[in-house]
Amino acid sequence: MNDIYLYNTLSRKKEKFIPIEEGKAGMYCCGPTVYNYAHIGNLRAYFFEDILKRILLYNGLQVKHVMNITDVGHLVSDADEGEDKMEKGARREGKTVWQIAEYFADEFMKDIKLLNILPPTLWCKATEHIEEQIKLIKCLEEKGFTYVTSDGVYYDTSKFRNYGELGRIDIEGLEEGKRISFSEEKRNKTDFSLWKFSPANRKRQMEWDSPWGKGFPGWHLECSAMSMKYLGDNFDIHCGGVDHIPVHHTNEIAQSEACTGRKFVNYWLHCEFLLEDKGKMSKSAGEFLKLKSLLDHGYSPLDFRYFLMMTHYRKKIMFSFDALDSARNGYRNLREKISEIKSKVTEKDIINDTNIRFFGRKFTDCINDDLNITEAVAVLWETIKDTNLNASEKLNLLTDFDKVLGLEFNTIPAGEVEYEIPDEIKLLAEKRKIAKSEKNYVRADELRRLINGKGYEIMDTKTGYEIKKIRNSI
RNA sequence: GGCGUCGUACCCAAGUGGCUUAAGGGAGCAGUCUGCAAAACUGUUAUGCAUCGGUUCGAAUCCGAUCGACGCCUCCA
Repeated sequence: MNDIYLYNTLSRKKEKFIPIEEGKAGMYCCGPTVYNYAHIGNLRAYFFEDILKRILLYNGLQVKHVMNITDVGHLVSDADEGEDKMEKGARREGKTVWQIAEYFADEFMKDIKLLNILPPTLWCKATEHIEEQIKLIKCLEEKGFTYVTSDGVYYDTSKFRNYGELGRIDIEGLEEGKRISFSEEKRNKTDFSLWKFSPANRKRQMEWDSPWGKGFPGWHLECSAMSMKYLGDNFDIHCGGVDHIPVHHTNEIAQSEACTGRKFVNYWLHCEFLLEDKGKMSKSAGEFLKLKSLLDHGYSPLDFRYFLMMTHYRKKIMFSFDALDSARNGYRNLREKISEIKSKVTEKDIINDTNIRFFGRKFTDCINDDLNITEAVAVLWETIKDTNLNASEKLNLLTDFDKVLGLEFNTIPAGEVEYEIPDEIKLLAEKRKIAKSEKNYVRADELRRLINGKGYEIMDTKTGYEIKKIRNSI
């Protein structure tokens, strides 16, 4: 097996990936909070995770990929009066929180399917793991990491050695922060809730009994509880967006390791943001771009997928429609080249293993170097343009590369599809051919315009002409 | 205020000490072909990697300063 190097946020270095169990990889990805649609920035993270997973698979590892659905209990703000996002979303849509959760989880799954993101091995919902979460709090309570305030059960971060190691958090610096609201009852700036009590004056739609009182789990708990349940106390990879580093993942580590006394996760991988000209894309600002918004503008999901491949996952991407246009053009050109290659494949082609191995090696070297997908795409283009490889060798390689890229090369038809051209268009083309042979170019050009107007393109060749549907997508 | 990231051609972007006097894509331009186009093919667009210093036999790559952009410190991918 080839070595895979991954950038570990814990060490801030690229490290060789050594799985806990040989030949296998356990991977947990923080999934969506299903109170609204995913925006295209959210989707970038799932795309990144997909590439990571595909690379592990490509290298022959058996991957167990777990993704959670957060369908409960994140407060809108840190302040006590905050209403949680789920309940807020439900009120906005005039539905129950359960309906909201189901609807948006479903929409999310549709989005990732459109983006050709492989589904996780296992989905898990926060509301279906309340028992596991309570058990984890009990464990922390027994070990003396918790305290109870008027609004919930809290985690005492001062008790945990190395708190904030992942984010290299300067807790002193935080004290000087201006924008942080500080609950009087919290013992430390960084303490966070494990269990929140339901407000006395209002019944929540989602609440459960617990040894400490009726309420709902804190926002970091579910990921600790569920990841350990399905992947074990110590597992290989945990990923998410960079925003999770300082709080969410930091707290997950604190909770999990305090309870088990073991190292929680070996490799932490984080994906950078997608930005707009206004700055970071966010839902709270109101309007935001969804995958559907892009489709409404006439882009295909894979245009967007290709767009995401133009930048390394640890770099910010500036989204603009100009940039998306350039990606779409690139992806269309790519498909046309592949279509052409497919039409050139013959049974007489001899497959030369040395040729194949050279490009295959190059490709693997890129992807295994911390997911250098951008350079891998360059290798893809080199392969397409290479003059020594024959069509079969190229197709062989491209099909292989697509296991990682996920650009659906398999759906691309070989060359022109004759029968898709309507008789009407064929007739016009024949008329034009006659006009041309009579050197009646005015008439010929007129007919060409007519054909164009009907959505087809005519191209002269040495022997005659070719008709092609004007591309929206091949 | 604290922490951190980044600045490579018209645009996106790889490369992080010699293999590169800088991949790949988009866009443009020129040529071949064509009645003219389109497509295709070929060539072309950074002696330079924000700026200024320094280290080194050698730097886009290391160090320092300056300027600029952005992110985090608050739920967030």
